[in-house]
Amino acid sequence: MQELDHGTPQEIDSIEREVLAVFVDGVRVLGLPPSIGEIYGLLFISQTPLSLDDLVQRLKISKGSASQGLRTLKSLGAVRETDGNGNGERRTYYEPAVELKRLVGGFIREQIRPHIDSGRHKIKRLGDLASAETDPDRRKFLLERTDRLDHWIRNGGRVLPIIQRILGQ
Amino acid sequence: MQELDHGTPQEIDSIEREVLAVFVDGVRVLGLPPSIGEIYGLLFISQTPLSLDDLVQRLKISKGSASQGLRTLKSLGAVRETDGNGNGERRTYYEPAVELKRLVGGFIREQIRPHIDSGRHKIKRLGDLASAETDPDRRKFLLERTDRLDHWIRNGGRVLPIIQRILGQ
DNA sequence: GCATTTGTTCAAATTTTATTGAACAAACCA
DNA sequence: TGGTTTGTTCAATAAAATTTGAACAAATGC
Repeated sequence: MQELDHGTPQEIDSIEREVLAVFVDGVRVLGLPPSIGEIYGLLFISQTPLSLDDLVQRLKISKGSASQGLRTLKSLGAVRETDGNGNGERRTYYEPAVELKRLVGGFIREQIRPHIDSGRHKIKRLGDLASAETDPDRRKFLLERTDRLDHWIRNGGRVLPIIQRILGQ
Repeated sequence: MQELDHGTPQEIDSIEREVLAVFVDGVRVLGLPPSIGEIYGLLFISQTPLSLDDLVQRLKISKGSASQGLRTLKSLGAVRETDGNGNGERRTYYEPAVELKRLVGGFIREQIRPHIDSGRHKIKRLGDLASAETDPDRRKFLLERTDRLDHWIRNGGRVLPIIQRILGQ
C-alpha cells in the first residue's frame, strides 16, 4: 500500500492560531473546556477531515484529551465521523458540523434541557415544602416565591425552541 | 438606642437549604461561582433585606466572599441596596431583584454582550487575514469559513433582544 | 497465535478558579 | 483625636476542573 506521510506535523499557522483563540473563547462562554474549543476550531478551519492523531500532533494535546474532547463534540452533534474514506483506512476521520442550527440544537439538548428539567423537579418539590409551612405569613411568602421560580423556569423552557427557530436561518 | 439582636444567627432551615441548592445549580449554568448562588438564594427566600454580615453569619462564608459576591450581583442588577431603613442605621441592607426581565437583561449586558462584541472584532480580523491568503484555493475556503463565523455572531447578537422581550412577560 | 495500530479509560498531576482572612480604608461618633 | 463599625482589596490557600499519560481494550493483518 501507498506509504502516507506520518512525518513532522505541520505547525499551527497564524490564521489557525487566531481561529483557535476565537473558539477557545467561544466554548468557555458555554462552559466547555479549552481543549474542546481547540479541537473544534482546528476541524473548522481544516480543509480536510482530521484523525485523532492529527489533532494530537498539531494541537500538541494528549491522546486522552483529544479522545474525550471528540466524544463531547460528537455528543453535541458538533463533529461527525467521515465514513467511506475510500481506501482500506482503519483510522477514523472527523469533520465539523458547521450549521448553526445543528450546533445550537445539540447544545440545548445536551447542556440546557437537562438543567431545565431537573430544575423543574426541584422547584416542584420546593412548592410542596412551601405548602407545608405552618406559619401562614411565611407560607404565603414562600408560595409567592416558589411560584415565581416556577414562572422563570417555564419561561426558560418556552424560549429555547424560539431561539432554535431563529438561529435555524 | 434600642439594642438589636446580634446573637447567634439562625440556622439555614430545610426549605432554605433547597432554595440555595437550586440557585447554586442555576448560577453554575451561567458560569458564576457557588457563593453567588448562595447569596442571591438567601436574599430571594428572605422576607426582609439582609446585611453583608447576615450573609456571612447565616451562610458561613467569609466577609470577602460576601463582599465580592454582592458586588457581582449588584453589577448584574440582581441585588439592590435598600435605602432609608428608617432609624439611623449605618449598615446597608440588600434585597433581590426578582423580575426575570431585569435579571436576564443584566446578565446579557454584563456577561454576553461583551463576548459578542469582542468576538465580532476578532472575526473581522480573521476576515482580513483570510483575504491576505495567497493560495487562491485556501483563500476561498478561509473566506467561506470566516463569513460563516460572521453570520453566527450576527445571529447571536440578533437573538438577544428577542430573548429579552420574551422573558419580559 | 502474535505484533501493530487505533482509540478509550481513569488515577494522578497540573492548571485554573473560588474562597479565605488579614490588612486596609471609609464613615461615623464621642 | 481615638475608638468602633462596616465594608473592600488582594495575596495566600483551598477546592474544583482540566489535562496528561500509562494501562488497557478492540480491531486488523500476518
